[in-house]
Amino acid sequence: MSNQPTPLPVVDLAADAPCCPPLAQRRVPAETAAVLAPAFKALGDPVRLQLMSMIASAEGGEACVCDLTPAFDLTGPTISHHLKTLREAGLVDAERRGTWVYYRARPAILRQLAALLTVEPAPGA
Amino acid sequence: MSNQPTPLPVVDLAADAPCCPPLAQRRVPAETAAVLAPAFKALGDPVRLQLMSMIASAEGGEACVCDLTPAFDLTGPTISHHLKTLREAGLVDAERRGTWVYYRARPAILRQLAALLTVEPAPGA
DNA sequence: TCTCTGCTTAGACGGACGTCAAGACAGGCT
DNA sequence: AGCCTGTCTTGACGTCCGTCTAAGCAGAGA
Repeated sequence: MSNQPTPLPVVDLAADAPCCPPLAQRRVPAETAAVLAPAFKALGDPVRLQLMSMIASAEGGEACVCDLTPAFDLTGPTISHHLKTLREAGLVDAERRGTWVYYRARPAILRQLAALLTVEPAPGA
Repeated sequence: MSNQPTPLPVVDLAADAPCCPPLAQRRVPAETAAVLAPAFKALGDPVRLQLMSMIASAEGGEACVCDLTPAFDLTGPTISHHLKTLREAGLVDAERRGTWVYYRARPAILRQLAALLTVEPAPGA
């Protein structure tokens, strides 16, 4: 398990989906929904949303688990579980360097999700 | 219960949150995460994601339940349940006109979610 | 090699979720 | 009024989710 650079069979969302048009422009097909819904689901937890933000906004683009864990009133395994969820959703990437494990965001899928939610600039107000 | 124009005590997300900066720019505070995570969670189901898209992309900005239900291999109550979830997440608004019930999207919160997921245009490729 | 620290995995438990069948309510038509 | 159509609510059931404790694995240092 340790001889591969990417230890998990993470779904490669960013490369698979055809970089969908806005949700409000044309109806999202079932296949696209099935692929992207898990990403939204992964962001649908307050802890994971904060984790995602901490990772994406970290200096150097990566955050150490040792910095993430003490920011919550949760046990280490619970944080690890949430990080695994983000990993399996294709939102983050993990890399072990020496003692510590670093997580970094995948901007491509974030862009994809943002594009999907894009709507016309102003309603009228 | 039937003497009010808005039958449900829907959370007014769009008006409450301070229209947050991008997730990758500064760390999302716990309160913001607690408010916005349910919206992502509501979109974290393939059926609801398609429903949201069908409503948001409908002509006139609104869609009838009678048009939404036959698009899925699910029973009416199940679709109704999903629509209720979207309603309670503040993503859509419902209005009864005669026999049919029409749903319309709330662009404000969609914009808010899209803004939160916004990242720098291109990484380098 | 031994031990210590950091992170993940395994197993368990309570609660929430997705689905359905059956019943209730609202509005239109005869 | 009475019926019919369309939608929502209720109650139930099986599954998944979030959390914990306990145990396992990987690296670093003595």
